[in-house]
Amino acid sequence: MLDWEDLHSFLAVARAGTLSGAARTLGIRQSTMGRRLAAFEARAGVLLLQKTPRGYVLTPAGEAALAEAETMETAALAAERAITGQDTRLAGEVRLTTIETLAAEVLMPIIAQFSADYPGILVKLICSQRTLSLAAREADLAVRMARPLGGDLVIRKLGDIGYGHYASPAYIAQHGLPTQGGAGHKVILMEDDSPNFPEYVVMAQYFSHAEVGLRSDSRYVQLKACMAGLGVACLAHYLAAPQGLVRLPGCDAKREVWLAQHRDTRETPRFKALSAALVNGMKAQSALLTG
Amino acid sequence: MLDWEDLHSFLAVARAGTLSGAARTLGIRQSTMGRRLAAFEARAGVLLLQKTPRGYVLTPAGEAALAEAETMETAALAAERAITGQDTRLAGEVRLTTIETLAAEVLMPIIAQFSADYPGILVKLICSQRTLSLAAREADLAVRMARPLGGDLVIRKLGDIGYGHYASPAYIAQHGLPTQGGAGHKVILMEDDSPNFPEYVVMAQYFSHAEVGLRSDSRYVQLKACMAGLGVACLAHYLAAPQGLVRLPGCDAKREVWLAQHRDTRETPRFKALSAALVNGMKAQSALLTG
DNA sequence: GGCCTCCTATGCGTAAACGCATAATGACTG
DNA sequence: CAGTCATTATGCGTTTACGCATAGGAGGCC
Repeated sequence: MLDWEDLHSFLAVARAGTLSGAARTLGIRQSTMGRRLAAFEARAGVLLLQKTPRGYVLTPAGEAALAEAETMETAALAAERAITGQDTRLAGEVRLTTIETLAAEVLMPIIAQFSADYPGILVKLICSQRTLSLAAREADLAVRMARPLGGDLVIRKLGDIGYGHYASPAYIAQHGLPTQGGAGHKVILMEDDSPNFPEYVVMAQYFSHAEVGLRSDSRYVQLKACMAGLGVACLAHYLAAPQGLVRLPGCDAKREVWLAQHRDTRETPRFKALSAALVNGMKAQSALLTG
Repeated sequence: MLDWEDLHSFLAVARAGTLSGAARTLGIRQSTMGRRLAAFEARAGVLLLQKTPRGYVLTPAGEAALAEAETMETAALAAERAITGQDTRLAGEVRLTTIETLAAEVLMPIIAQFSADYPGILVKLICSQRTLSLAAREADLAVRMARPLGGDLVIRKLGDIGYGHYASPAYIAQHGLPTQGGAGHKVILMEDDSPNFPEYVVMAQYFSHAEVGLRSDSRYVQLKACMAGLGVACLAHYLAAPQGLVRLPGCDAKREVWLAQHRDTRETPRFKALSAALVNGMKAQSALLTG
């Protein structure tokens, strides 16, 4: 019988294409990954992954094995969820993922109170650009800025986030209030125009003739830039309002905030506890959030 | 992500019910198995297997995990077969399973020639009372005394084995030739009457009034007992005839001999080679085998 | 009750596997 | 073409996990 963990390593390399990348996903070193793969192929007697200038590529034998390894992975993840779902302790770790500003400005006070109420539960707050997978157990709970779609998720709406066009008092004093078209104004945008977040769609329409003052994917950079007078930014009310920025006309965009978790872990007490705290905490702040 | 090999260990313990038994199936020590299970449960945070006086029993959490672990096992075995099926070398190991006497008397000369023809291939001849599973890769090829049933097997008929009632010349001189009913005679049987092999069904009918001289599950013990004059044995012609035993009336039972292998490995060259050698070798001996 | 067998737990020494550091290689960029 | 960044390969020291041996139960059987 083959070593199952070797199959796991093989899958990781087949996916990543490099030993280093595969090692990262499994939390081991590249040297270890290389040795495991070598040992696995030696025992299998067949070359499963061909080394090319571009990395490792599956051989026909590898293709055959890959499909089965993926089936194993699906089952392994299901097992992990099943085990977690049966963990009845009000203790342990809960991994919550969301975007940075929401985490820092809105969720932090909720989590602070929660941690005091449940000293046995350690909250890990993961801020990721990428949407982490609940099915793959990259996180236990996710606060998302849109209604989550798909499979085996349990979702609850947490509220609405209102957005507005903001600028600093100094900027307004210099440029005046913008009007439709935004001629003569500067806007602060994301690095790419591609992400069609509703608030940016609105902004692009209103400021169709404005210049670009700064581009950054970081909302905090956008906020500070706006405060520094670099231009008009499209910001969530919860982020802009406390900073004394001036709200401008032309935007009443809203986005829904949803809480998601995997169906398999919906009964897990420590997840339920945090989930409830988030629902209540968000409800209490709804005035700030909608603006 | 959990260690897949830990899931493997968990599955083995859940199946075997004991650490020792599980360790045997995985080819490791009991102490290692105990430590792995402890580490796995510590990481999982839940008790998966409850220790009882009768061994380890699944907790509800364990039940949930077991189903997924079994899915993993199925995939792991399929992967192993897929890999083996892609092994194009005419070298390596071939594990052939069958019953002891057939292996020793009939297959041995065939395999001896085969090993000379293919020095790179090592044949492992596994004689097991139990029918080993080809799907679980307990063996690569199986020579079976009945038409194999089920799933993903590729089968070929190798021939027929004839059986007869045999006794030693000395025994005949003392007891005379038996007649229908077998009154006044002694028979040599298997330890249990349960296995309803066709040749024993015939014998039980013919010798309905005979006494039992000896019981043994070993065909060689039966043969030697018969030669020693302990009674009439039901033996394959290939086993009894070369020993100068006297064939008695009342039995012309036959059993079919089949070669089986798993569909996934049917193209593997070294298996094909041995398979062909067995087919030819058995054909050449068909006169001896049918009697 | 004593004996036997099979189990689990644990201490100890070793060998295998790992992480780290470094060197070598190759691809992309300005 | 140099410089940077990523990769893989390899040597070394250490930790970890393992096998072995043994002790301590827990049935089963005469």
